[in-house]
Formats: sequence, C-alpha cells, structure tokens
Amino acid sequence: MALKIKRPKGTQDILPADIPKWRTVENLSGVVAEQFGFREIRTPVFEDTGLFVRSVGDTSDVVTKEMYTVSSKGNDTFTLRPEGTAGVVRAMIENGLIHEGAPQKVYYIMPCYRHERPQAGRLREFHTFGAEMFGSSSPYADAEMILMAHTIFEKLGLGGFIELHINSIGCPECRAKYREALKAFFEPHRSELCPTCQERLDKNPLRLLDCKSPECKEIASGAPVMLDYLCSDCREHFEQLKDILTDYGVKFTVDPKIVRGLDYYTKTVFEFISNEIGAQGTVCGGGRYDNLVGELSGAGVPALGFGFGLERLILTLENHGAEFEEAPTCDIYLASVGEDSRRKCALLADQLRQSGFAAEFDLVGRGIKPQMKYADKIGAKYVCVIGSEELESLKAKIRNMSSGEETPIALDNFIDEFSEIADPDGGDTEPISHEELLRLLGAETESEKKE
RNA sequence: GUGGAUAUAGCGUAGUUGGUUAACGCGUCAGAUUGUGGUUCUGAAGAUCGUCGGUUCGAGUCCGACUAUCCACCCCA
Repeated sequence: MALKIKRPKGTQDILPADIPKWRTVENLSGVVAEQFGFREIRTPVFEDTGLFVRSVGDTSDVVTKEMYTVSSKGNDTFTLRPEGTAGVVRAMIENGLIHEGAPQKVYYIMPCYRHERPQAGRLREFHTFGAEMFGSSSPYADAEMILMAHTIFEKLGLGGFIELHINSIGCPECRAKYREALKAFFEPHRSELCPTCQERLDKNPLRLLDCKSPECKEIASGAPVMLDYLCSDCREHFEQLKDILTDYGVKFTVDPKIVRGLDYYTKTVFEFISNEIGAQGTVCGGGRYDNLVGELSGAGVPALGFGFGLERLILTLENHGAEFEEAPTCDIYLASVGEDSRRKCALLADQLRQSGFAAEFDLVGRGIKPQMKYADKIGAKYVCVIGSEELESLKAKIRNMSSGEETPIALDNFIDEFSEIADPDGGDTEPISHEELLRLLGAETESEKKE
C-alpha cells in the first residue's frame, strides 16, 4: 500500500510555475532596498527561545501560543523564528555591527513559522521581506522605511490597491500615562466587555482598541486617543514624520487603532493594508523600536523596521490580474533517431552547455515526433534533428521553432556555427540582472500610465 | 482553541426525487503510410466516488462519526 504523506498543515509548495512571481517580488524588493542603501543579511531559522520571549514579549499571542519550540540535547530550547526582527537585532548586536557607523541598514527575505489555524493569507510557514535600520532617531529614518515599502509596492503596480495607515504609540513614559487613562476609561464597562478584553484590560489595555466584537467596538469608540497623550518629544516626532511623508507625496491615513501585537514597538507604527485578499489584509507592518537593542544588549541604539508577507503580497498581485510567465530556457533541443544518434546528441549537448547554451536531448526514448512536441512544449528556441543520415553526411539542419526557418549546419563544427545562428548579437543567455529587471518594471509602469 | 462550508481520475468539474459498465474538459501516452512541433481527428491508460459504520433489495447520491482541506473568529506578515 502506497504511503500517503501530505505536507504539514499550513505549508505550501512553491511549484516551478510559481517561481516567476516569487522571483519578481524578491528581486525587485532587493533592488529597491539596495537603492536605499540596505545590505542583505541572513540569520538562522531557529534561535534561542529566550530571544523571542524577551523581544516579541512574554504576553504577546505570538510568544504565548504560536511558537514552534523544540528542546535540543541538553537543556537548551530553540524556537523556529516567528518573525524576522528579533534574530536580525540579535545578529547585529552579536557581530558588533550596531557599533559600526550609523545608520546600519539591512534587509532580508526569510521563512517564518507560527502555529495558527491556517486561512486565506495566513500560513504556518510564511515568507517575509524585512528591513531594519539601526542608529537613527530622526523622523527622516521613519519616513525612509515607509517610503521604501511604498516604493516596492508602487513598482509592483499595487500603488492604488494598498493603503498606508500610520500611528504613534509613544515612548514608555507617555504610553504608561495613556495606559492608565485607558484603564480608567474601560474599568466602569468591565462587565460589558468580551472575556478576552476583560483580560486585556489587566494585561495590555492597548489591545482593547482593535477588538472586533461589536460591544467592545461600541465602548471603545469613545475611548481616549493615544495621540492626545503623546509627550512633546513623541508628538514632535510624529508631526515631522507626517510632514515628510506629505513632502514625498505618500498618502497616509492616521489610524489610532493601530497598536501592533509585538511588544517592542515605540513611537511610529504603520501598516499597509490590502482590502481584497480576505480577512488578513495587513500586507506590511512595521515601526520604531528604540528600546529593543538596549533591552537585549544594554547599548542605547534607536532602531526601526518593517516586514511584509510575500504570500499576501503575491495574493494581492494575483487579484489584480498581474501575470507572470515562465520564461522558456531551452536554447536548443537535439532530437535523436536511434541509439547512435542519441549518443551524438548527448555529447553535443554537453559541448553546447559548456559554451553557455541551454541544451536538451531525449532522455525517455521517444520517437522523433513526440520529441518535436516536447521541444515545442518546453519552448525550445531551436531544434536540430540528428539521425543516421546526418551522422553519415555530417550535415544537419537547425530549425528556428518560432519562424520554422531552417539553416544548414555542419556537425563537425556545430558549436561555432550554432553560435552564429543563435547568438548573432554576442550573448543573451544570461539571467536577468537586477538593473534590467528594475528598468523593465519601470518601463512597464510608465507605459501603463500613458494608457 | 471556537464556528461554518466542502471532500468524485494528475488538475478542474458533471452526476437529476438513491436503481444496472460513474460522465466531461484539461493534462498524459499512442496512432493518422516511410525520420520532424504548434491546429484537427482517432484511440488508450487513469477513480476501491476522503475514511469507517448505518438505513435500504440496492448509495457517489440519505444518516452518523472520524479525518483532511478551505473560509471566518482570534492573531498578524
């Protein structure tokens, strides 16, 4: 009986046909990040459990019920990272990079893991693009991060479909005052709140604000607003940020309900929201976390960052009819008739590849006609049939599969002659470069505007 | 953890008020005169109808349980 092995719940296979859209998003994000002066960083998939408990917060849902934690030999416990920031901050501290010249700017693309019930736009293994900046407390840094995310979405053609919401949750001082004000406001309504909100009232009153139960919403509608409690420093920071964004022409909505579920945020928090991919509309989230580096290392280094979910971004992209085609790679298919000719095809394919071409030949023992069909299906640019006649005369024909045109070619000078036929301009087989990709996408968005 | 929906060949679907060999499209494979693609035509392979149990002379079709998936709550990317 065949074993039925299924992929774990909440995971996804990314198939060859899906790769073009993934590469588009990954490459474009990387190009933009590097334009902003960010360099790529890669950190381990698992970290010491304590790192997440201390950074994400020991009362957060992520830490209390969504982590994949394993115990290692000995007494150590490790956790599959539920988000990217903590590990990156740890790496920056551990490798001394936070002491290099400020600002330090890094970006990353990494899988993350959270044990939740899967649904549209929510997986147990998901991929994030993230960027973090260390050493600047200027609101220009906040704007820089937001502008960078904004630029990526614009370049992907999603400008009109993703909205930016921003808020400030203040520093520990003014937030503490606000928290007291919230408690004072909700306390009289305690019995009317939903059970989870009753708990929140004691543990994290801020979270009361984005409860979706109608009763809580109703009560919360009259609650005090964080923005009214900001200290002068935090208020000034937020005002400047709004001005800078306005200068950039980046549209935003001030949304006092954004509080974020990760404990390390201070001052600026923001989300980019797509309203067409189901209930999980937050494509991108981020903010400032000025105290996290200090809590983990003692060094007072202000920092901020953001992350977006590649799956959610791709969902948004697909919902707007963006098409991603697989680019055919095969330059030449060598069709064989019989074993002697197949041997010749195999050797020729090897030489072609060494000369930089993508070459294929029959590996399953098909007849000539099915081989032609196969060559057509994989999008081979050229086909050469090599049978007994060609082996004797040493002469064959190269067929251009899109035009049907045939050109004679000598088997004993195959590589050179094929290079001239297929490669008159001197080389086009390189994978697409970042610069090229950016140019292509830039050109596309411009032409779209004209239309 | 809590709700709701769904479960038929590799994929997408049809299967009327339960009735004999479960249908169609795509895909796969093979042919349509001698060694040649994209169209068309013909044919073939491929399904214990999610699993287990029940009702019935008879169940893909009704009932129950289980499992899985999806959607939503929650949370967040």
